[in-house]
Amino acid sequence: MAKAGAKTPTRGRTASKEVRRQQLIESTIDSIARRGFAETTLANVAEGAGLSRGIVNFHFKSKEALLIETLRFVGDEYRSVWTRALERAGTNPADRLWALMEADFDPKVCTRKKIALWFAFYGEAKSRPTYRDICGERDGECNDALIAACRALIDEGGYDGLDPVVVARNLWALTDGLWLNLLMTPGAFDRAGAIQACLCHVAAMFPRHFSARRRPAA
Amino acid sequence: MAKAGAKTPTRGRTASKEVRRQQLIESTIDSIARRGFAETTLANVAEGAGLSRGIVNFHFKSKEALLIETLRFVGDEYRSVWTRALERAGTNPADRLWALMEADFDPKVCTRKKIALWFAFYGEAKSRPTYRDICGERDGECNDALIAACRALIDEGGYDGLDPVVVARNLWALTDGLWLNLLMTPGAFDRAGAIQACLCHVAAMFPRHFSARRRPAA
Amino acid sequence: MAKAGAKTPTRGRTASKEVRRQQLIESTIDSIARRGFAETTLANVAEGAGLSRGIVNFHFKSKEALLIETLRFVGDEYRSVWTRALERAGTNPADRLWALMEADFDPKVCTRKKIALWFAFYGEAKSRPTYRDICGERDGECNDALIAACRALIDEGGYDGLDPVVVARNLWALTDGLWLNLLMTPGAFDRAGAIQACLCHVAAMFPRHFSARRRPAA
Amino acid sequence: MAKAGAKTPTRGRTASKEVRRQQLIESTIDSIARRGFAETTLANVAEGAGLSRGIVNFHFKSKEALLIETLRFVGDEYRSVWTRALERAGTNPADRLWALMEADFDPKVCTRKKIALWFAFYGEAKSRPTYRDICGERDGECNDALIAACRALIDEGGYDGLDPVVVARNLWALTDGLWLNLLMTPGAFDRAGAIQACLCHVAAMFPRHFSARRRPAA
DNA sequence: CATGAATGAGTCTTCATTCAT
DNA sequence: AATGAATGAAGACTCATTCAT
Repeated sequence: MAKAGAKTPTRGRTASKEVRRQQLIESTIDSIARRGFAETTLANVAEGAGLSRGIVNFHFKSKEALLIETLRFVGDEYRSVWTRALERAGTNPADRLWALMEADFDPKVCTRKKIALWFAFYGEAKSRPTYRDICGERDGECNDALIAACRALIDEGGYDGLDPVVVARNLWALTDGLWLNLLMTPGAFDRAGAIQACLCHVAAMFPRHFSARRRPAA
Repeated sequence: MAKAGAKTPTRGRTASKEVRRQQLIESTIDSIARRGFAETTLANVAEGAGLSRGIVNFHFKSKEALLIETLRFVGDEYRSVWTRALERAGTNPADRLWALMEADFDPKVCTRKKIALWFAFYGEAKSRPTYRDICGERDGECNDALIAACRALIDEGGYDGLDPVVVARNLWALTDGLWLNLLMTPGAFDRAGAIQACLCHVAAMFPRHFSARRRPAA
Repeated sequence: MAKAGAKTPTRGRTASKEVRRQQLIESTIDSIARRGFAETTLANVAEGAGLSRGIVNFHFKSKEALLIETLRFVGDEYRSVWTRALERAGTNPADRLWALMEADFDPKVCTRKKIALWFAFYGEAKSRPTYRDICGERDGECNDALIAACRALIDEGGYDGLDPVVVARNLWALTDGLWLNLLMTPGAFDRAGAIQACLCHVAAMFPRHFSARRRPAA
Repeated sequence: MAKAGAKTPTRGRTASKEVRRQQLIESTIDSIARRGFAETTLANVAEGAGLSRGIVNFHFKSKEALLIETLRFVGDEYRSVWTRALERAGTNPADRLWALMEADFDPKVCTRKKIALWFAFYGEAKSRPTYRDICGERDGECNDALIAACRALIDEGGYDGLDPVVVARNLWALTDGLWLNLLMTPGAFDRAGAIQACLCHVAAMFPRHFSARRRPAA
């Protein structure tokens, strides 16, 4: 991919296998976001990609495989966003914590389309363990990073009595809840509003590091 | 007929109709929770209710109608829980706020089954406006109550600088996020843990009314 | 019926069996005429009669039985019309022939509703011999009368070379065709127009007995 | 692919699609004629064409669409028959009129199967305007030609007092009625008999151009 | 690689018929 | 005699998957 990228024909009739797969995954994302899980058919996906009917079963073992790869794709995308944010944040606990919060509202992952997609998968998660497992990986890694940041911040700031696990869970729950809110009541607020809401929360939690007006206190 | 007629002329039949509808709604809840939206068929629902195949279309106009009525049913149930909790809470703002928070984790509405159901509908909400509208009603009313409680508490406690709308949104998002967490990572924590997490949040937000160890401060 | 008529309750809760059957047959006629054969269900019929769902299977052995009785009913009605017309016509062959022609356009049998009904049955006749047989009886008797009238008229009028069977068949076909025309192109002409068209035909056939301006020549 | 491509790049597939549609239409005609409208199911049609169950909904939007296309097909076939007959007839009014009459009994359109089909559609026509409209087109064009021929013949032959519209309607009704007769009382007469019956009619109507023994008088 | 016709299992829905009341 | 809830068979339609080209 990154390797062959320079050479691969991206729109010819005989595009590389990887290109086709990616096209189909993108189309799947669009379809689930627009039509929902229930109405997403392979015909829709193929049409959305401007390709022929039977194409999906040619590039993926089954519809289920396509869905799983789609979930993996957005999961990877999400991970790359918070991973990079964390790298940029340096070593300061407050910066790291805030970087993780903000990452959730990065324009690359926080669009109504992507959110709709996530909740579509969440909706099926209980009955399809595979989905839950894939989501679980992402949650796991990211949550560990969040707990670590919280722990460091609590230690550093002397926020006695706060349990880093509980605090991290709340931060996590808050961003998930805000996502759901963005999905269900579009127009009530936006990404900036969501970030402000997060700031309100962390400012209350860590008053010596955050305030409602400032991002991570210097 | 003539004999029993005088006493309950039509109740047997009439009641039966309502009973059947309720049975089918319950079975729908079970099926969506267990099998998910996609795998829930009318045959499953009927079988789950111990009834015959064609029964659903006899009592409901269509599958979609059944789903909508199911959503309405759990919505009503949810409303009745927080409404009653609010009544019991009296007039104290902190009590009222906390009552609304706790209501979300009432055993009657906070079961994995019910949560799975809600997220199944959320998953389809973007592409099916009807679902969003029905969920919206619930959110609307309850959120108004939450905002009112927050506003009263902020005024009363002199929590200057807090925007009741933002605070309420965060509380709302927190509980939604905790629900999602309960759904996706069962075993990580339970209802009590969720309530404790909420307490952690409100204690940070309203330190003069809540503490991590006490429910609404006396 | 005629006998018990004075006594029979026609609209009570316990109307006589005959009354109910008749109600259902009338409703069937209405339904087939309005909705067509394919869309006519027992539920429609029952509703049209203002009665309950299961009523038809209570009074008729099956749906098929109801349809057959309905066909018989309109068949009998039709027969009574031409029979009476023939009685009134006396012994004059031209009068008798014309009476039979006019009977087909009697307001009692020649309505769009009834015509639609007949053609609904005709449409199914090829594949349901029973229908064809029942229609056949009517055709048989009436056609015999028509042939007899034609034969008498040909003999009497010296219309040499005319085969009464062929002539009768043409008269028969003409009225059937006009019925179909009334059904398919409503508004193009009416009962009076149809009778006039018949007159045109018989005037050409039997110029010494009919003319386009006069009914049976005196 | 590449091999055969140069010659018939897409004909195999393209033709196939048309061929299939035609197969299914033929099968539909057979089924309606044999089983009637009510008993004709898509499963029957598919089986009759030697194809699989889902095939119809693959090539036609719906059952209704298949029925309509079937009606259109026989309508077109019918039109091509009388159109060609009219061309062969030349300019002589009597020849043209007779050509139109005979066309109705052309072996290509006048089979019990086709007649049963027409009357099956007539039977549903009142309640399904689409059917009536499609039949109406056919009737309209052909009837216009018939009226024109009648008018020319009346003028030419000095048949004073005959209204071409009424005469044409009678001719039309006669052939429809004879068709119905062929359907309902098979065995009573045949195509030749029907043509003879028509001749009897036109001979009476236009004695200077037709006689019972001769086709259009020389 | 790609197409799109074909398949057939599965789902919703309708409806004639039955039956307890 | 009548009701209307319940049944279950059957039909239209959808769609994932296969496969010849």
